[in-house]
Amino acid sequence: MSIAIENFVKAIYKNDKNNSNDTKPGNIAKKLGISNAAATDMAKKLATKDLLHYEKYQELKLTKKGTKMALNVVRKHRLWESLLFRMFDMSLHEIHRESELLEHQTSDFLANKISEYLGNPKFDPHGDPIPNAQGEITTKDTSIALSNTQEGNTYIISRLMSDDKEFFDFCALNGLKYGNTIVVTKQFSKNKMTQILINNNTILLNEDFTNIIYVNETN
Amino acid sequence: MSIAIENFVKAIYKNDKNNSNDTKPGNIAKKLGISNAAATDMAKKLATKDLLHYEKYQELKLTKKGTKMALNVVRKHRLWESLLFRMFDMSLHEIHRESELLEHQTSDFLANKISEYLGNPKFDPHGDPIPNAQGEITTKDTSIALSNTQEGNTYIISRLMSDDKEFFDFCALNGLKYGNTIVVTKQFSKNKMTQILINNNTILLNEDFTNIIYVNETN
DNA sequence: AAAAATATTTAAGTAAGCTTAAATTTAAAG
DNA sequence: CTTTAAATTTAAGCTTACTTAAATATTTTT
Ligand SMILES: [Mn+2]
Ligand SMILES: [Mn+2]
Ligand SMILES: [Mn+2]
Ligand SMILES: [Mn+2]
Repeated sequence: MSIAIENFVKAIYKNDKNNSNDTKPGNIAKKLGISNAAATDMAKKLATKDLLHYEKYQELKLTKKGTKMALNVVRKHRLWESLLFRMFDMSLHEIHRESELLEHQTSDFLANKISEYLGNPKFDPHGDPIPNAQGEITTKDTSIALSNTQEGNTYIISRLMSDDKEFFDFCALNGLKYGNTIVVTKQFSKNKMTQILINNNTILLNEDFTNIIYVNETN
Repeated sequence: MSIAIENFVKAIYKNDKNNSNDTKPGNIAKKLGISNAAATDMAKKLATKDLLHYEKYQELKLTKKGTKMALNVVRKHRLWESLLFRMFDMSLHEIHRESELLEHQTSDFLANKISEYLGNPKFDPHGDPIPNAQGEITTKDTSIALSNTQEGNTYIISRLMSDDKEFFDFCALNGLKYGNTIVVTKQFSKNKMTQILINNNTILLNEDFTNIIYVNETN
């Protein structure tokens, strides 16, 4: 399958997972940087290939086959991120940028070699789960968004769900890193902001950030 | 530039290097598995982009810009081959196959990271030189084809110039490997065959093979 | 040097993956 | 409930990278 198709099914898959906005052509178009018309065309074409279900004006739904393809691409993306992160001195933003391209030129054979070399990791450097060779995600995600945490509790950062360089730069600057510990010192629920303590620094995050930073409670 | 264009200029570059057949659209078409008409079309298009000189019925000649692009792709190809060969248990044929794709999705930034990690190697696992970041090949090639060697002399294998799985399988089976030592026991010049001694085995090679196995004299 | 074979070029056409503009449908506001 | 706004779809058209078939040029053979 082509790069355009792989990116398309992946975008649908990820949009579904985040249940942010509904999975209609317009939203997928926005993510991929193409026109709404192009997204509609593509959706219709992929329906004939049994990769998704398409009904006029309705949400796009991946078929089993489409989901499998998306997970296969996601697996390769996250394996590359893991490899590049371990081997070279590259930032979260950089490994994502390179992996976005490499994911489409990677045989299953090579993906398995990478996985094996890394000890078949279950998570990538962002904390995102890596599907196995069968396209299954076997880990159970117990983490919650920082926006849903309890004042006074202590948490461990489990995922930074973003592709954005500015966000990663901010995280790097403030010690917001996979595995690090934070204390939620205050929830300003009305203004949707969260105050946290990390590395002895107090910082205030708005919901743009607290919705994409995921954490786990400490036992 | 597109994958098609990168593969095209690379094919011209490599055809020139091997000075086997002349660099006309038909021969390039054969290497790329496309029609002659497609190759002519592409050649004309690349001429408008100042990547090569095109004159009807004449040989294709890369411009400086075209050569630079080809060398940039070759660099990425050979760096990937070097990395995959070192890290994973992959054969010469396998690393070539994967690198043929990865070479087109690799930023200069990542290529430099790979190079640095490997200690800026000057040769890939086939013995082919790796252009530097400026697109220059600084090493001088003193090796000669096995077909041009002297009876009775001892040589060290320096290059296996092929992409072919069967050839590599044959090499692996018979110890024909970069850096290994051989003795040329007999040259059958009339029949264009060469008898060599390697690992205490005597084997007879025809010109298909003696033209792509390169060696250096032992001091 | 002419005929035959081969290679190259031109011409016409296709599929993928886009675009913009107009038409249609759905969702939101008043 | 009606009007307005927003999203989706359709229509028409473009570029890239190919194809096959026919025309033309070059090379080889006789
Ligand atoms: Mn990523
Ligand atoms: Mn991608
Ligand atoms: Mn190679
Ligand atoms: Mn290639």
